[in-house]
Amino acid sequence: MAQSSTRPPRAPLSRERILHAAIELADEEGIEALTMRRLGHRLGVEAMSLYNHVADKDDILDGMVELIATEFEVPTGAPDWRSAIRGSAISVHEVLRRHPWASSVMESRARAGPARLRLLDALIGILAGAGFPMPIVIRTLIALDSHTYGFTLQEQAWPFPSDEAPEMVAALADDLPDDTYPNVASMLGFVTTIRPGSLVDFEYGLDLLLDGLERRLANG
Amino acid sequence: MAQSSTRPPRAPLSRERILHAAIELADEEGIEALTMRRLGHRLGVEAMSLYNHVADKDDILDGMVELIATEFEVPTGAPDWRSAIRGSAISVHEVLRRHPWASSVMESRARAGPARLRLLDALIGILAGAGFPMPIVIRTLIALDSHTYGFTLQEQAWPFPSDEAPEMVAALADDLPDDTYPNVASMLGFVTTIRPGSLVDFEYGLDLLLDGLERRLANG
DNA sequence: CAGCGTAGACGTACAATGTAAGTCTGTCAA
DNA sequence: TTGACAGACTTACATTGTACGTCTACGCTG
Repeated sequence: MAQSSTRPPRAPLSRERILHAAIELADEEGIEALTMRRLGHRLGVEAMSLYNHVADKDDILDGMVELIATEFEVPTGAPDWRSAIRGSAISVHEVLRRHPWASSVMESRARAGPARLRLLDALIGILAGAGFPMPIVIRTLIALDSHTYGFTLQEQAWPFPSDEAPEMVAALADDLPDDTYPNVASMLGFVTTIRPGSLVDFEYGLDLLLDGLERRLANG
Repeated sequence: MAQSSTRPPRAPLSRERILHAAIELADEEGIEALTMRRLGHRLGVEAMSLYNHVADKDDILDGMVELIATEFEVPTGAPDWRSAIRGSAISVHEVLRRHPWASSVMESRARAGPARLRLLDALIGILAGAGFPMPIVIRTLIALDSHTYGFTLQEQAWPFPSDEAPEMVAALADDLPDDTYPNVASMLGFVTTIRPGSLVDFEYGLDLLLDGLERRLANG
């Protein structure tokens, strides 16, 4: 009975809480900061206690990806296939931007959970309904995903972290042996003259793809 | 003098040899097998000896990427901008396929070495010469890279390692709660009927992008 | 020729990681 | 009251990158 007063309130650990904490941790400090010990610490618990609720670290990563995937917007009631696809891709890109670790982790994890399947199912339905034959539907979805994930990964590896571009571009330009790469040099020169970030434009490539698709649909 | 006979032929280590061995190792056993100890072992040397020739493991990864990048084909003398860009993208994709670790490593390393700069310089020249204004040139190159790297990454994370697709697709289909994702189910059903791998088609998305580009150039 | 500086190898050691295996403890049913 | 069990903790180990110190043979200098 003496001990009952010293008992700290037992933490009600659970898979859900672990996954949410893991996402928070990865969002705030990067995916490389997500270690079992730090994750446990954040939950007021030792690392090994986590294993009572998740199988291993891979299981945590899978769970995180699945949770993130529920943020993807599944297109419903868009006026036409093009705006449905377009909106969906933009939504995925925005989610991936909110969770910078997500694109690379998702890319390395082949098996899709319910959330991704739901989106995939909707997209197949939209494209098939628009008249695309199944082989084209598949290739198209692969191409769209390539652009979405590839773009986001590039965006994150970008040397300039969003706003402070001018100085960094100038630094890059200084490093460059000018005469050897004249076109790169003039490109960097151009970049310094414009608003930072305005060139990193997800929708540009997306619209190129959609234009190409539209043309193929028109030509049968 | 008794010792001189026991002296083993001293290994002539060098940065070059280390990088080539690292690429071999990563090609054969995957990037996660590339550890300093294993790399040293392959060269008949202790791990720490490598540090006499490279700064650290990151330096090795940078060097590997740069070496791989020399395999990229720089377009010269193509009849028109479209085939030049197309050939270049295809060449990059093929190199990345030969070195499965390369796409993810390259993606995580922002600073480009001479080999990548040379290619970039040529591509800028080609697009600018074709009449694209600089902002479009930049966005276009980003979109092309997104497709190239994004596609290759997906291709590698693919559940079916190239040829033995049918069984794996069937297994996937069995796992699937059929009525919940009818479109995914019918897509999988379709996939089993065709030659494996024929849907994983880098050039499909590439041509979509190029079609879109061509149209933009025509419409000013 | 003697000696000695240095390049480049080796060996040891440490901190951080994931996780296997065992232990302790509070709660609830019988 | 007891005793089973869920779920926490503790300990321990292999693997990683790499800091730091040592050893040895080669080539230059006196």
